[in-house]
Amino acid sequence: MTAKKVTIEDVARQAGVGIATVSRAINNAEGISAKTRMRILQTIEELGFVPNTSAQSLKVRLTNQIALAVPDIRNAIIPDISWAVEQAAKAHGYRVVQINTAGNARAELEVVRDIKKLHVDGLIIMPLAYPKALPELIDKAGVPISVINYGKQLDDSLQADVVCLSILEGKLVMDHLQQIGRSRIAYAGTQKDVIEDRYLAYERALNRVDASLVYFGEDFSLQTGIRAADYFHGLAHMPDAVYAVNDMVAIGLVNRFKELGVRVPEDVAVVGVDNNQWTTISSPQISSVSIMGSEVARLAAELLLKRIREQTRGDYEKVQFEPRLIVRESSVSLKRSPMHGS
Amino acid sequence: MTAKKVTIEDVARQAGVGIATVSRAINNAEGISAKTRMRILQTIEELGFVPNTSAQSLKVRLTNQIALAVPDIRNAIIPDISWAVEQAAKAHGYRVVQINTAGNARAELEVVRDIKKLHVDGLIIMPLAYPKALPELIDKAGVPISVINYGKQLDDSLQADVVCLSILEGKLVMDHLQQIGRSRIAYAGTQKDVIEDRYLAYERALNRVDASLVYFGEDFSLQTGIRAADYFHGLAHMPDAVYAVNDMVAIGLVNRFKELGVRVPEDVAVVGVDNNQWTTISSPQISSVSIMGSEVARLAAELLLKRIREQTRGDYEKVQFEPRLIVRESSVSLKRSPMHGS
DNA sequence: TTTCGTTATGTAAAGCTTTAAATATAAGAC
DNA sequence: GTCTTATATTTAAAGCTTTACATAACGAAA
Repeated sequence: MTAKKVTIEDVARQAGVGIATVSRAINNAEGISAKTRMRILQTIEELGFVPNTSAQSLKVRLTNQIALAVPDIRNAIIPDISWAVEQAAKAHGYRVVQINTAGNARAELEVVRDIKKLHVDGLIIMPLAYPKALPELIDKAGVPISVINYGKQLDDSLQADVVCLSILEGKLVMDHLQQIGRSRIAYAGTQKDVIEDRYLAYERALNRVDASLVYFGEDFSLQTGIRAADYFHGLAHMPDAVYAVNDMVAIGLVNRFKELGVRVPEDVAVVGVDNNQWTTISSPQISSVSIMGSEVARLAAELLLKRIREQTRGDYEKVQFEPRLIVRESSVSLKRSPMHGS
Repeated sequence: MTAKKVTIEDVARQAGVGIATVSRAINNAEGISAKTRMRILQTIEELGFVPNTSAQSLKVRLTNQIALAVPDIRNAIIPDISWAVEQAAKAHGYRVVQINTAGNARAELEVVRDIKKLHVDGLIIMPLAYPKALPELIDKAGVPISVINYGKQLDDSLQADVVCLSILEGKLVMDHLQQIGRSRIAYAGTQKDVIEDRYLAYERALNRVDASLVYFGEDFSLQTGIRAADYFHGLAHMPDAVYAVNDMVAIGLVNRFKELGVRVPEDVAVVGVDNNQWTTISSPQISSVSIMGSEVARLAAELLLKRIREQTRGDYEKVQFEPRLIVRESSVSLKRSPMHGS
């Protein structure tokens, strides 16, 4: 009933050939006649033989698998990333196994340190915590690594190909909000150092940051957006725009504002980042910055697969994509006549 | 700079001991003095030795990893499942690698057939397509398997532990809709056989199915909901309630209805299934059935880990949880005074 | 000092495959 | 029928670890 552990030797004996011949049959190698191959495949079928992968990759160093380590699978942009990587890998005959680091420093280190245990030929990692020791571990990981960089200025010496999920999204948002005449612009995000660049762009765009207009929540979730809305609503002098660290937070904000009777975009404009599918479902629809998740992920995968194929090291690529702002209902200009007036 | 492939033998030579001793040091085995262990660990550090997992698991059959195969990672319930499995696994010192089958029959077969290549001790699979050959492959997979069953009546003879993502959710929805006085109840889903049970419950609850009130889309996405809303809106005689195969579709429906000027729940009640996080964000908030994804996933993981630990086969568990209907704004009774009247 | 019982360490086999090198077989030329 | 050459097949080594078994070291008891 079960594969009781039938080895290549059993197959060879049964089929009356040598083990090398069986191996050739398995691997579609040449130097074997069509009819013996047939016979062997038949025997394999009968005996229910399945080659032991551990033994195989003990000799052949490749596994035809790559790993993808993502921060928090509950963040709505991850699916796009993972999907794109999967497609690219499949096109090269590769399988993808996904690991969840939960944006946790320890987990990020662990996946790189233990990458060999995963039985993969390479790793695409999208770090969030960026623990100090990461570059060093990447350096001695032993397999090629691609980094999908999410809002952090990285040291150029990193021994990995790096593709950035756009580095300029913050500037785009701030420029836009100022252009449509908003002057009290708030920021809603997680701790300032988690997606550092997005917050730094906020600081840079302003002469002086009003600390009361900055809200740091615990994560990237709807909840954070909801709490931020409560917080801003409680202020003596409300902001007239909010730059949200991502769409999840933006959606939480907008929905809570609605409940509180704050009109979006008339009273407050809201802009998110990531341009996930929910931005168009929310009402009002939410302006956002497309960070080209799919393209970035695909490129990261291609670069990795290329390194695996060519077994090269050094001379690492550092790529970044041009982000695109997509203006929707949640951030209309103040000068236009508002559509949603009561 | 790189791990050039330093083996246990190099370490042994360098430390002036036998390879068995090094092995003992690595695995915290007993029968080694504290000081030699220290010395060896030091040498390992110096040389940057990392044990070859292929060679290891060629001897020891276990890898301390399990695989989780999920249908479409873009479906909003998957994250909960995956999260719960991860937690359970971690508690037992196991790592989880996730595979995306995209609900594709071929991929579902492949992951079971090739499970050995994944270098894992067991598999949790959540099939959608349920291809015919699946039970047979599960039977001879060679590692224990847990099935998370999503809306399909399964053959009891399946050689795997099965935990059902509630089997009665459809009945709950239909009972509820009829109870609040809806008589023209529509169904919006994917093809009837994909999440078979949910549709069958619809049929069972009605004397006669009006074919014009059934909409089958392509997937479980928002898009399907949007198209369904367009379809129903175009009917000469609109339904007064829609039972959506899941929350994604329900949310798509509600939002499109709003755009079309159809009032929810006054004109049409909408109920989804899965109870994902977006149901409470949508406005109106959406009634849904909690299918206990986390609990189900955790149990599936526990059962799998138990089998791995005890190396048992046969006598498989078939468990199902009690679903819970959660009534929100989208399906208020017709008799109550509507809150949202214009 | 000898002997015994423990504990620490080393040796060698086993685990299963791939592959280089050696050998056998078949086909073709003369 | 013999020789050459190309093709098919087999043998044996290598890949790296764990572990059963054998051996060595050590301290304690006699």
